[in-house]
Amino acid sequence: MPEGHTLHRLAGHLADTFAGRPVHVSSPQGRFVAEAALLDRTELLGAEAWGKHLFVEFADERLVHVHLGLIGKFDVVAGPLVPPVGQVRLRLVRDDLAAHADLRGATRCDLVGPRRRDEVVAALGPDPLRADADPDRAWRRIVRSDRSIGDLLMDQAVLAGVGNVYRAEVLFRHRIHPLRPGRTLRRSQFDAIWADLVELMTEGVRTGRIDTVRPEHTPEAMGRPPRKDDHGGEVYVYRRTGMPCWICGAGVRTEGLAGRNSFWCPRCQPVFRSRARDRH
DNA sequence: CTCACATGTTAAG
DNA sequence: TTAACCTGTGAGC
Repeated sequence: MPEGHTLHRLAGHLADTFAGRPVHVSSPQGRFVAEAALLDRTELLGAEAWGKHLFVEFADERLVHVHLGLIGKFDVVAGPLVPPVGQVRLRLVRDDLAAHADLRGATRCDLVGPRRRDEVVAALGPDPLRADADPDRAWRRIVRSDRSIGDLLMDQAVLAGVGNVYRAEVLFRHRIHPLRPGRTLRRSQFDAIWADLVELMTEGVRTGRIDTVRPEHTPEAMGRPPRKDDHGGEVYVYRRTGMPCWICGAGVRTEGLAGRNSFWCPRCQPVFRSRARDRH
Protein backbone atom coordinates (compact mmCIF):
# COMPACT_ATOMS: atom_id res chain seq x y z
CA MET A 1 0.00 0.00 0.00
CA PRO A 2 2.23 2.79 1.15
CA GLU A 3 4.28 4.87 -1.22
CA GLY A 4 4.01 8.64 -0.91
CA HIS A 5 0.71 8.89 -2.76
CA THR A 6 -0.96 6.67 -0.13
CA LEU A 7 0.05 9.02 2.69
CA HIS A 8 -1.02 12.18 0.88
CA ARG A 9 -4.34 10.59 0.02
CA LEU A 10 -4.72 9.51 3.62
CA ALA A 11 -3.94 12.99 4.93
CA GLY A 12 -6.74 14.31 2.76
CA HIS A 13 -9.21 11.68 3.93
CA LEU A 14 -8.38 12.24 7.58
CA ALA A 15 -8.73 15.99 7.24
CA ASP A 16 -12.01 15.68 5.33
CA THR A 17 -13.41 13.26 7.87
CA PHE A 18 -12.21 14.65 11.20
CA ALA A 19 -10.85 18.17 10.90
CA GLY A 20 -12.51 20.92 12.88
CA ARG A 21 -14.19 18.75 15.47
CA PRO A 22 -13.33 16.99 18.70
CA VAL A 23 -12.25 13.41 18.20
CA HIS A 24 -12.33 10.40 20.47
CA VAL A 25 -8.81 8.96 20.50
CA SER A 26 -8.03 5.51 21.84
CA SER A 27 -5.58 2.63 21.53
CA PRO A 28 -7.49 -0.67 21.64
CA GLN A 29 -4.21 -2.55 21.21
CA GLY A 30 -2.76 -0.84 24.26
CA ARG A 31 0.54 0.45 22.93
CA PHE A 32 -0.53 4.09 22.59
CA VAL A 33 -2.83 4.41 25.58
CA ALA A 34 -1.20 7.25 27.53
CA GLU A 35 -0.76 9.36 24.41
CA ALA A 36 -4.30 8.65 23.24
CA ALA A 37 -5.65 9.76 26.62
CA LEU A 38 -3.88 13.11 26.24
CA LEU A 39 -5.48 13.68 22.85
CA ASP A 40 -8.91 12.26 23.62
CA ARG A 41 -11.78 14.65 22.93
CA THR A 42 -9.49 17.40 21.71
CA GLU A 43 -9.90 19.02 18.31
CA LEU A 44 -8.24 17.48 15.27
CA LEU A 45 -6.99 20.39 13.20
CA GLY A 46 -5.75 18.63 10.09
CA ALA A 47 -3.30 16.15 8.62
CA GLU A 48 -0.24 16.57 6.46
CA ALA A 49 2.07 14.20 4.59
CA TRP A 50 5.76 14.62 3.82
CA GLY A 51 7.00 11.76 1.70
CA LYS A 52 5.87 8.60 3.48
CA HIS A 53 5.48 10.35 6.84
CA LEU A 54 2.09 11.43 8.11
CA PHE A 55 1.41 14.01 10.81
CA VAL A 56 -2.06 14.21 12.31
CA GLU A 57 -2.43 17.59 13.96
CA PHE A 58 -4.34 18.18 17.18
CA ALA A 59 -4.90 21.32 19.23
CA ASP A 60 -2.02 22.76 21.28
CA GLU A 61 0.68 21.82 18.78
CA ARG A 62 0.38 18.13 19.39
CA LEU A 63 1.04 15.85 16.45
CA VAL A 64 0.77 12.14 15.89
CA HIS A 65 3.65 11.02 13.71
CA VAL A 66 2.71 7.93 11.71
CA HIS A 67 4.82 5.82 9.38
CA LEU A 68 3.07 2.80 7.86
CA GLY A 69 6.21 0.88 6.99
CA LEU A 70 5.68 -1.99 4.60
CA ILE A 71 2.47 -3.47 5.91
CA GLY A 72 0.77 -0.74 7.92
CA LYS A 73 -2.74 0.49 7.17
CA PHE A 74 -4.76 3.45 8.37
CA ASP A 75 -8.34 2.74 7.32
CA VAL A 76 -10.85 5.56 7.34
CA VAL A 77 -14.30 4.01 7.66
CA ALA A 78 -17.61 5.78 7.22
CA GLY A 79 -20.67 4.36 8.90
CA PRO A 80 -21.55 2.87 12.24
CA LEU A 81 -18.84 2.03 14.72
CA VAL A 82 -17.71 -1.59 14.86
CA PRO A 83 -15.45 -3.30 17.42
CA PRO A 84 -11.75 -3.16 16.51
CA VAL A 85 -10.42 -6.14 14.57
CA GLY A 86 -6.79 -7.16 15.10
CA GLN A 87 -4.12 -4.97 16.67
CA VAL A 88 -5.54 -1.46 16.36
CA ARG A 89 -2.85 0.78 17.78
CA LEU A 90 -4.72 4.02 17.20
CA ARG A 91 -8.42 4.60 16.73
CA LEU A 92 -10.01 7.94 15.93
CA VAL A 93 -13.77 8.24 16.28
CA ARG A 94 -15.73 11.27 15.12
CA ASP A 95 -17.83 12.93 17.79
CA ASP A 96 -21.05 12.05 15.94
CA LEU A 97 -19.86 8.40 15.75
CA ALA A 98 -20.52 8.41 12.00
CA ALA A 99 -16.91 7.70 11.03
CA HIS A 100 -13.74 6.26 12.47
CA ALA A 101 -10.17 5.47 11.48
CA ASP A 102 -8.07 2.45 12.57
CA LEU A 103 -4.29 2.26 12.45
CA ARG A 104 -2.72 -1.21 12.26
CA GLY A 105 0.77 -2.57 11.61
CA ALA A 106 2.51 0.81 11.47
CA THR A 107 6.21 0.96 12.24
CA ARG A 108 5.77 4.36 13.85
CA CYS A 109 3.03 6.02 15.88
CA ASP A 110 4.43 8.71 18.16
CA LEU A 111 3.06 11.77 19.91
CA VAL A 112 5.42 14.59 18.98
CA GLY A 113 5.70 18.36 18.88
CA PRO A 114 6.49 20.74 16.03
CA ARG A 115 10.22 20.51 16.72
CA ARG A 116 10.35 16.78 16.14
CA ARG A 117 8.16 17.20 13.06
CA ASP A 118 10.63 19.73 11.68
CA GLU A 119 13.52 17.32 12.33
CA VAL A 120 11.80 14.55 10.40
CA VAL A 121 10.96 16.86 7.53
CA ALA A 122 14.48 18.31 7.42
CA ALA A 123 15.91 14.82 6.91
CA LEU A 124 13.78 14.25 3.79
CA GLY A 125 14.54 15.11 0.20
CA PRO A 126 12.00 17.00 -1.91
CA ASP A 127 8.58 15.34 -2.26
CA PRO A 128 7.10 15.39 -5.79
CA LEU A 129 3.63 15.65 -4.24
CA ARG A 130 4.34 18.91 -2.46
CA ALA A 131 4.00 22.23 -4.26
CA ASP A 132 6.81 23.65 -2.13
CA ALA A 133 9.28 20.94 -3.20
CA ASP A 134 12.64 22.00 -4.61
CA PRO A 135 13.72 19.36 -7.16
CA ASP A 136 17.15 21.02 -7.39
CA ARG A 137 18.03 19.57 -3.99
CA ALA A 138 17.53 16.05 -5.37
CA TRP A 139 19.36 16.80 -8.59
CA ARG A 140 22.45 18.11 -6.75
CA ARG A 141 22.72 14.90 -4.75
CA ILE A 142 22.09 12.61 -7.70
CA VAL A 143 24.55 14.24 -10.06
CA ARG A 144 27.45 14.02 -7.66
CA SER A 145 26.77 10.45 -6.55
CA ASP A 146 28.45 7.24 -7.66
CA ARG A 147 25.46 5.30 -6.36
CA SER A 148 23.00 3.89 -8.87
CA ILE A 149 19.93 5.89 -9.81
CA GLY A 150 17.76 2.96 -8.66
CA ASP A 151 19.34 3.22 -5.24
CA LEU A 152 19.11 7.02 -5.12
CA LEU A 153 15.43 7.18 -6.07
CA MET A 154 14.57 4.98 -3.07
CA ASP A 155 16.64 7.06 -0.66
CA GLN A 156 14.15 9.24 1.22
CA ALA A 157 16.89 11.76 1.99
CA VAL A 158 17.36 12.28 -1.75
CA LEU A 159 13.73 12.21 -2.88
CA ALA A 160 10.81 11.68 -0.51
CA GLY A 161 7.81 9.49 -1.22
CA VAL A 162 9.11 7.30 -4.04
CA GLY A 163 8.97 3.59 -3.29
CA ASN A 164 9.74 0.38 -5.12
CA VAL A 165 6.89 0.59 -7.62
CA TYR A 166 7.36 4.19 -8.72
CA ARG A 167 11.13 3.63 -8.86
CA ALA A 168 10.85 0.70 -11.25
CA GLU A 169 8.13 2.30 -13.34
CA VAL A 170 9.57 5.78 -13.75
CA LEU A 171 12.95 4.36 -14.79
CA PHE A 172 11.22 2.16 -17.35
CA ARG A 173 9.24 5.10 -18.71
CA HIS A 174 12.47 7.01 -19.23
CA ARG A 175 14.42 4.02 -20.54
CA ILE A 176 17.04 4.30 -17.82
CA HIS A 177 18.75 1.20 -16.38
CA PRO A 178 18.38 1.10 -12.58
CA LEU A 179 22.09 0.42 -12.07
CA ARG A 180 23.20 3.48 -13.98
CA PRO A 181 25.28 5.78 -11.74
CA GLY A 182 23.54 8.98 -10.65
CA ARG A 183 26.42 11.17 -11.82
CA THR A 184 25.91 10.00 -15.42
CA LEU A 185 22.37 11.33 -15.71
CA ARG A 186 21.77 14.42 -17.75
CA ARG A 187 19.83 17.30 -16.26
CA SER A 188 17.16 16.94 -18.92
CA GLN A 189 16.65 13.30 -17.90
CA PHE A 190 16.28 14.20 -14.26
CA ASP A 191 13.85 16.99 -15.09
CA ALA A 192 11.76 14.57 -17.12
CA ILE A 193 11.78 12.02 -14.30
CA TRP A 194 10.73 14.62 -11.76
CA ALA A 195 7.92 15.97 -13.92
CA ASP A 196 6.73 12.44 -14.55
CA LEU A 197 6.74 11.58 -10.84
CA VAL A 198 4.70 14.70 -10.09
CA GLU A 199 2.14 13.61 -12.66
CA LEU A 200 2.06 9.88 -11.84
CA MET A 201 1.96 10.34 -8.09
CA THR A 202 -0.69 13.06 -8.29
CA GLU A 203 -2.81 10.63 -10.25
CA GLY A 204 -2.03 8.03 -7.57
CA VAL A 205 -3.39 10.35 -4.88
CA ARG A 206 -6.55 10.83 -6.92
CA THR A 207 -7.21 7.15 -7.64
CA GLY A 208 -5.48 5.35 -4.77
CA ARG A 209 -3.66 3.13 -7.27
CA ILE A 210 -0.33 3.15 -9.05
CA ASP A 211 -1.05 3.23 -12.77
CA THR A 212 1.94 3.93 -14.95
CA VAL A 213 1.16 2.56 -18.41
CA ARG A 214 0.55 5.07 -21.17
CA PRO A 215 -2.85 5.04 -22.91
CA GLU A 216 -1.57 2.92 -25.81
CA HIS A 217 -0.43 0.19 -23.39
CA THR A 218 -3.55 -0.21 -21.29
CA PRO A 219 -5.27 -3.61 -21.27
CA GLU A 220 -8.09 -2.17 -23.38
CA ALA A 221 -5.75 -0.65 -25.97
CA MET A 222 -3.70 -3.84 -26.23
CA GLY A 223 -6.55 -6.29 -25.92
CA ARG A 224 -4.94 -8.07 -22.98
CA PRO A 225 -6.47 -9.04 -19.63
CA PRO A 226 -6.05 -6.50 -16.83
CA ARG A 227 -3.52 -7.09 -14.09
CA LYS A 228 -4.76 -9.39 -11.39
CA ASP A 229 -3.09 -8.88 -8.03
CA ASP A 230 -3.53 -6.90 -4.86
CA HIS A 231 -2.07 -3.69 -6.25
CA GLY A 232 -4.71 -3.05 -8.83
CA GLY A 233 -2.70 -0.63 -10.95
CA GLU A 234 -1.40 -1.22 -14.45
CA VAL A 235 2.40 -1.28 -14.62
CA TYR A 236 5.18 -2.03 -17.10
CA VAL A 237 7.77 -3.97 -15.09
CA TYR A 238 7.05 -4.01 -11.37
CA ARG A 239 6.73 -7.65 -10.21
CA ARG A 240 6.56 -8.85 -13.80
CA THR A 241 9.77 -10.90 -13.69
CA GLY A 242 10.11 -13.16 -16.73
CA MET A 243 6.95 -11.83 -18.36
CA PRO A 244 7.13 -10.08 -21.74
CA CYS A 245 7.67 -6.32 -21.86
CA TRP A 246 4.49 -4.63 -23.10
CA ILE A 247 6.54 -2.66 -25.62
CA CYS A 248 9.30 -4.95 -26.94
CA GLY A 249 8.39 -8.42 -25.70
CA ALA A 250 11.69 -9.06 -23.91
CA GLY A 251 11.51 -10.85 -20.56
CA VAL A 252 11.42 -8.49 -17.57
CA ARG A 253 14.50 -8.83 -15.38
CA THR A 254 14.83 -8.52 -11.62
CA GLU A 255 17.70 -8.14 -9.20
CA GLY A 256 18.14 -7.02 -5.60
CA LEU A 257 19.07 -3.35 -5.40
CA ALA A 258 19.29 -1.36 -2.18
CA GLY A 259 17.77 -4.31 -0.34
CA ARG A 260 14.73 -4.50 -2.59
CA ASN A 261 13.88 -6.19 -5.83
CA SER A 262 14.39 -3.95 -8.81
CA PHE A 263 12.66 -4.66 -12.11
CA TRP A 264 13.56 -3.55 -15.61
CA CYS A 265 13.34 -4.45 -19.28
CA PRO A 266 16.76 -5.42 -20.63
CA ARG A 267 15.94 -4.14 -24.12
CA CYS A 268 14.05 -0.91 -23.35
CA GLN A 269 16.49 0.00 -20.57
CA PRO A 270 19.92 -0.86 -21.95
CA VAL A 271 22.97 -0.79 -19.71
CA PHE A 272 24.41 2.67 -19.63
CA ARG A 273 27.32 3.42 -21.95
CA SER A 274 29.81 6.00 -20.76
CA ARG A 275 30.15 9.35 -22.47
CA ALA A 276 33.67 8.44 -23.63
CA ARG A 277 32.25 5.40 -25.37
CA ASP A 278 29.35 7.37 -26.84
CA ARG A 279 31.85 9.58 -28.63
CA HIS A 280 33.18 6.70 -30.73
C1' DC B 1 -3.71 -25.44 5.95
C1' DT B 2 1.20 -23.53 5.69
C1' DC B 3 4.45 -20.77 3.50
C1' DA B 4 6.73 -16.97 1.01
C1' DC B 5 6.54 -12.49 0.01
C1' DA B 6 5.05 -7.56 -0.07
C1' DT B 7 4.26 -0.38 -2.28
C1' DG B 8 9.38 0.23 4.33
C1' DT B 9 12.51 1.43 7.88
C1' DT B 10 15.35 0.69 11.98
C1' DA B 11 18.61 -1.45 14.77
C1' DA B 12 21.40 -5.28 15.97
C1' DG B 13 25.35 -8.19 14.70
C1' DT C 1 23.91 -8.09 5.92
C1' DT C 2 20.16 -9.75 8.68
C1' DA C 3 16.32 -9.77 11.71
C1' DA C 4 12.52 -7.59 13.45
C1' DC C 5 8.33 -5.11 13.28
C1' DC C 6 3.26 -6.69 12.04
C1' DT C 7 -0.60 -7.56 8.49
C1' DG C 8 -2.52 -9.42 4.33
C1' DT C 9 -2.54 -12.05 0.16
C1' DG C 10 -1.79 -15.58 -3.11
C1' DA C 11 0.37 -19.91 -4.30
C1' DG C 12 0.89 -24.52 -3.29
C1' DC C 13 -0.23 -28.86 -0.78
